[in-house]
Amino acid sequence: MANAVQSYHHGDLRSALIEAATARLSEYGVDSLSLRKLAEDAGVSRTAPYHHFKDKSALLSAIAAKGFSDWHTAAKRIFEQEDKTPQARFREFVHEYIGYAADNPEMYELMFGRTIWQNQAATNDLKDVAFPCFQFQVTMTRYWQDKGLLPNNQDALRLAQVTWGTLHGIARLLIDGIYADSSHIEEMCDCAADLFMQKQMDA
Amino acid sequence: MANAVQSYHHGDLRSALIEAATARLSEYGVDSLSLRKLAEDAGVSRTAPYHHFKDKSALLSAIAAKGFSDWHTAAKRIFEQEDKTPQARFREFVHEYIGYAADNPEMYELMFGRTIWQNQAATNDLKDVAFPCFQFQVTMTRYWQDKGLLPNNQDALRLAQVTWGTLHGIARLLIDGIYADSSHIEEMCDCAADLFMQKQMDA
DNA sequence: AAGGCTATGTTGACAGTGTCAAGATAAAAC
DNA sequence: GTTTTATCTTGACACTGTCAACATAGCCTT
Repeated sequence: MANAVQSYHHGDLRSALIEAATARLSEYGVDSLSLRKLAEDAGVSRTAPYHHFKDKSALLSAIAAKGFSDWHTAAKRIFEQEDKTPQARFREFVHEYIGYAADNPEMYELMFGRTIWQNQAATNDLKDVAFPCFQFQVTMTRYWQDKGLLPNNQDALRLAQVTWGTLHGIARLLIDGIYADSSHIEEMCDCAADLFMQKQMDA
Repeated sequence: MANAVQSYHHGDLRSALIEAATARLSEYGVDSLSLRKLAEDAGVSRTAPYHHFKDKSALLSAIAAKGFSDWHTAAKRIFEQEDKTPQARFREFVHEYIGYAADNPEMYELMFGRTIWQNQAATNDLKDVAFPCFQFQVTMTRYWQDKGLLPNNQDALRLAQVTWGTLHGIARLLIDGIYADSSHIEEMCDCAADLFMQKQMDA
């Protein structure tokens, strides 16, 4: 980036675009993300990006794909800590999920927002990374059901949809500025975790 | 609308804009909502709307305000059915909430999405209608706690945030196209309701 | 009733946006 | 060394929100 020599061919424009876009995304949000600005930042003309991405949506998908990959790794790390009880890991997962969203609001918005998913705009590349990530949520749910943490009388898929829905909903209400006061995030996480595990803890 | 005579002054442009925008919103989504098109539809020049709304965001806020007002009314109607048990009303509320979102996805997106709430873009008029609507969620939660439907060992505000978060999250995952298969909505609603009431039902 | 104020409407203009088409250049393949 | 292919360029189009300056018409006051 620093020693970029001005030549006709950029060399690795694709990576440069993704990198610049990711940086700009975190700082200014997805709305202020324009292909033209990105191209200019990369020292390239307006339409150059079109040789690497079908359209703007494809660029966004590529960024989101990286996000899913990272999150999947993080989730697995939490889930597979063998030195902690399943209960502790569950609680930690809830906190980490909301924490990730709160710390990377624009990335979260991109990954789980309509921009990408609506109108079948999602790339196949994106789906290949995102679906296993969604699937992992079901896997974890089934495990927690087996361990007696979550109710066993519910279909795992259904239950996963609801628990994930809860985390997603809280995350979005925080990110989108409806829960303006973000000072009670931890309490909300604990409340959610308690709610899911209530019967099991009392029994 | 039909007998609109072409005169210099429209007569009731404000209402006409809101009406046209609401219709266009439901059909084509918030993204394809442009002030210029709306103005054209109303038979008026591009900048005429600016005499009735500070900017585009203000128009959207006005539309959302109507949505909140309507939803608040609907919620109260469900909550105050005295011929049904609190439990039945709770379950019905869950279904109605998700149902409203699924039936009016673009309106829901507008009401509870970042477009309006981020960056303090929300009008005071909007807040005046929306906040009581949010508050009502807490009121209901407290009532259901009193009736022993929801756990009593949780702070009402916190619990309201989590239960609403769940509904919101499911709604958004459906609307945004992540839960692509919307054929199991009712089951998801029941699963969520069961989850919240699990201890109380067993006890 | 005459004049002025104000609400509301108009055109013109500017700075943006995504994206297509057609041509230029360099690197890679034959 | 020539041809193909990947990459990058400029030009253009149709949009967008919004500001400034001007025009019209209805209302309010005198």
